[in-house]
Amino acid sequence: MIDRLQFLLALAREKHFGRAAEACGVTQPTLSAGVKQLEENFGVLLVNRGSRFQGFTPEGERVLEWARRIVGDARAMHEEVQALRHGLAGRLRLAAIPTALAMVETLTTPYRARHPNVQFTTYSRTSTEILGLLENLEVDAGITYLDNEPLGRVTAVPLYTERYCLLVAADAALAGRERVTWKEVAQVPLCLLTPDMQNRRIIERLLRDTGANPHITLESDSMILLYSHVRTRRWASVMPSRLAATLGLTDVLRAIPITEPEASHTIGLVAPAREPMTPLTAELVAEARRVARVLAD
Amino acid sequence: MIDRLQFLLALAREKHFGRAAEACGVTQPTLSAGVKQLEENFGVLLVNRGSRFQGFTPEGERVLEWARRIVGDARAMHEEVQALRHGLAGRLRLAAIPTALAMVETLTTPYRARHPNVQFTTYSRTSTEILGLLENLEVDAGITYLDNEPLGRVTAVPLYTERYCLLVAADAALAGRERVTWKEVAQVPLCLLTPDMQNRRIIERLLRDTGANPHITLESDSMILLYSHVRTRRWASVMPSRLAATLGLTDVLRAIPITEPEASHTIGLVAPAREPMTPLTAELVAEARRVARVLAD
DNA sequence: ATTGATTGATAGATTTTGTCTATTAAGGAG
DNA sequence: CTCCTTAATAGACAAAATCTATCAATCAAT
Repeated sequence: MIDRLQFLLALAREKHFGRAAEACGVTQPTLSAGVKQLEENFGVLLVNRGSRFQGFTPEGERVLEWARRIVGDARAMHEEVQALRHGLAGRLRLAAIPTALAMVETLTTPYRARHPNVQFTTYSRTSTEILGLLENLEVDAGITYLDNEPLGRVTAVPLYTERYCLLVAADAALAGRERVTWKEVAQVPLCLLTPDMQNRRIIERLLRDTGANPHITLESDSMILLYSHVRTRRWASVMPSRLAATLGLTDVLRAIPITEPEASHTIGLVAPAREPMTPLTAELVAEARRVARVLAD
Repeated sequence: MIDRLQFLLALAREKHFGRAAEACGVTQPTLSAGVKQLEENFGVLLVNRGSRFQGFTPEGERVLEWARRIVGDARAMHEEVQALRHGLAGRLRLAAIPTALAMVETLTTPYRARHPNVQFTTYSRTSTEILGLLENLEVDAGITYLDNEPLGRVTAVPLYTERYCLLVAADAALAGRERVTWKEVAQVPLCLLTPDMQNRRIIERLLRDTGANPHITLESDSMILLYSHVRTRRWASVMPSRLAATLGLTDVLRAIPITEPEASHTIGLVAPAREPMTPLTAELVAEARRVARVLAD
């Protein structure tokens, strides 16, 4: 039964019988049969199909919701029993927005100190992707914006507030300033994330709101690429202050706070709102609350 | 997987491999193998066994807790999909304390008017048994005391307040009185429920608190037996006023409120605290809230 | 101690279920 | 119209679940 429900979850995220089957490690006929068997159990069609996957029926959507819960609980049960046996152990899967990647360490380092047998996998994803991954139990927790898009059924722990600064070489035009305005920043050619990233959209919105037409000379979905460019001192960027400091960019470049308006966004940990949480996730949430106290401005 | 968890639930309530197997409709070796398979999955012994069942290990207790949840969710899922298909249909299993049996009708009658395809099974049980049945998902809801024993993880809806009166024939000694005291009642030979019932314990406590030694001439766990005796007018009893009225006893006998102290206890509907509830149970809770408004003193 | 009854584990046979490969049917795109 | 993608179907095979029968351990009563 539970494996059938997992088939259904895979189908929901892959929207394709073949790929869903592959994701489950079975062949396509097996997955088809599994779904069909669920449908026979319920006496209701769950999936609309022509010659291809066409989404779920209303009943299918409901079953899907239950499947998420039941499969999640089954995993949590397993994890909890293992924790009773060997202490906290296993793999914690995280997803973080690129601008938060550098601060994941502030969670994982103390976590690992407490629980040396826990391993981590961290994905760099957009904020909307993170919510999708959480929804489908593909990650245990995410680090993303808490105050923008609707979060859905999650537990959220605010971690820190993102404020923005302009990063320029010491010999650049604005380098001497104590603070700059978004209008001034809009005149500088910048390295930024790609437009599918919320951070980029936030910054671009702030720039455009001044009436200017910003020059995004270079964009990437990879922070390391932006970092390596900016570090040469030949490129400028706008980054969250904390991120620039963590990366050591403030040693090499001038980091000038941007005002008018003074924009800020809250970044935090989000985990599926399930009661009880898996032991690994519960411990991560606890760690996040501790870290939040340390980071508090 | 889910059927294995059901094996475990059966074992928890039967405390006996053979009977648990029978309850699940499988043979004893099958159930044994199922439990063993769970144990191999988790890599941990779940059940302590010598040559007989000796309870669960700590890990077993945890798995049991999850099993209740997961099995409950699986049933709720099924019920919900069926409700989408055929409207609300199925069987609602209730358990009520004997003194509340006569008022179950005030819930089931309007429920059935709204949802003609729902069937009912009602068990007469003690208040502690009811909590056990709820815990193990053997009933969907119970009707019992809300203000005495700890209820556990349940949703409770108060329905009415139980107040006590003395039922005697019109020619009996106290029959002319507007009210009587517990001390006076303690002198009258009574028909009451058996001592495993909370109602009996409540009444006996009130009688003994006066310093008297009450005469319980006849006791039974069956309300219908008490009813048939009391109706002859040759026996007296103490009952909740509302119950006596519902049974029509107040037409035949004098029902005299008992004071000093004026004792009262709240009776209500209890359902497992799960989110979301099964559609049938959710509707019952809604009905209970409506009925409570009507019954409100 | 010995016996009988109870309880759960084990062995082996049988049936059921699940999964795979290969193929077919149905749409959609060019 | 033809090609390509996608999911369903058929048939073979393997894995599993479950059953019957039996055994071993324990406990109680003699």
